[in-house]
Amino acid sequence: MTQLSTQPYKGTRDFFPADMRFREAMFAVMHKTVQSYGFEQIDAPIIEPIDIYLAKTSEEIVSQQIYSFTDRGERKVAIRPEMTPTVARMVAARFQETPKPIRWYSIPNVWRYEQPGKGRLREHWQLNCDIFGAPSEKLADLELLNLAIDLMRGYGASESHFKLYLSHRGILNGVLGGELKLPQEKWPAVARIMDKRAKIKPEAYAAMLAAEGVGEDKRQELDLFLNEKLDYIKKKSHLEGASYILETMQSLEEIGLSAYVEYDPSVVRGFDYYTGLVFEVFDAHPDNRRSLFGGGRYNNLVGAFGKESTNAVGFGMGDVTLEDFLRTHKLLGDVPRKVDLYIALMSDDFAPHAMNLANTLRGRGLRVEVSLGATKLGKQFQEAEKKAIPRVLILGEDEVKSGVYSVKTLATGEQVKLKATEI
RNA sequence: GCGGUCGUAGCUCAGCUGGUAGAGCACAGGUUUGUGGCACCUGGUGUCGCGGGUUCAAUCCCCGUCGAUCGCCCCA
Repeated sequence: MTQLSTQPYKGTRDFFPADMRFREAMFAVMHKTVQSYGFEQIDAPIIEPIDIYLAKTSEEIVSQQIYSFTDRGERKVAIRPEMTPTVARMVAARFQETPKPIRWYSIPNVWRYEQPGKGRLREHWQLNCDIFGAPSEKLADLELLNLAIDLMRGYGASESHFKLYLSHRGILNGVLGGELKLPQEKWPAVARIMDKRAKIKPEAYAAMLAAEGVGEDKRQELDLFLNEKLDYIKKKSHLEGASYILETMQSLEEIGLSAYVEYDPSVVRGFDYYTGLVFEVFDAHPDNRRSLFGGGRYNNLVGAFGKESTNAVGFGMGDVTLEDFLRTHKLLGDVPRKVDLYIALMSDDFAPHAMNLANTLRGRGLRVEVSLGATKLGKQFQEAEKKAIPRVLILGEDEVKSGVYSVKTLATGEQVKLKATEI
């Protein structure tokens, strides 16, 4: 039999204690921030019937990037590539009995079969925050944008670290379909080219557009749309979403968030189910201008589950890109172990006494590690040192008899005698 | 999916134009028996990613494959 590999499956990660501490520290900010807005946590199975992705997730994801199989009962199932359809399913299931608006979040692991690269793995964890059934869609959008920015601030990031770019699906659709009079089947290709505009040469840009039926005059209109940004939609107030963006930008300024936000006409996002607001948060670092996470409004998804239709808006924030961001900007580094006291044993015979003492201290909230073998004292000190445990209690004959313990603080070398209640 | 780079002890790597391998760190033990961080001593493993080929001989050359990484495509 050949040696089994210790490597995790391609594009996935093992989480050793140090990795786990980092991940939990990231998640802790998520839980804290999101709960401070009244969001409630949910979870769901990692496997879903594949149908729930067929209708609304993008064609690309379903046909090429989904892990799917047929189970023993001939059911076609998929490992979730994203959480949104699941959340929509759960909302639809309990819609009537749940007080509106619904604010739910989750931190699921999601899977995509794709080429692993920087910031992209096959399995990652993704904070999902969604609001359903708000009386005012605009207010729900505002709160979600506020939350997205607050999350970043929760990690200590400021406007110099990231920027949130927002747009509205209706504007792009209106420009492509109305102003440029392009047939709808050309929209995705043109949107892709727009996305590349900054990276490619102007001639190449023009040539690619021409290939999609966007000639000289139409290209100039498109450039106006992309370059003039807010001024453009001020002129074209008839476009769906134009006044929405202007008003939202105004509100964001009143909330004091305008430093973090910009209107960017080229924000599109890949999912087919978006119907209104779309946004993406980018790393502001010059050599790392990558999308960190994003979201948008998807009003038609819940209705696909047959119950009542409801408005919905949400975003997903992945742990891989977030970790890159936090480490690049040194906003969150390695997280130390958190044990308060190490009890060293002079003899294994004192172990019951040690465990008893440890239980008492744990009852007071201390984290205590008891030595699991009376090796040389020096060894036990080294163990505590390596595990970054700040204090060591020495348990020998004298201590057991007197109930007064020698406790040494490793950082200072200071050693004092304490009763159990004083530790 | 395409191209570049890489894959040697637990980790980071060295190995000069092919002659079956080393360093640092880490780890374990010790420098005599109730005290760590320093220093010194001692110790071990590597099918040199995997499979095949060329060669008297391959870690080093060739092909394939798996994985990592960077760029592109795609995507978010």
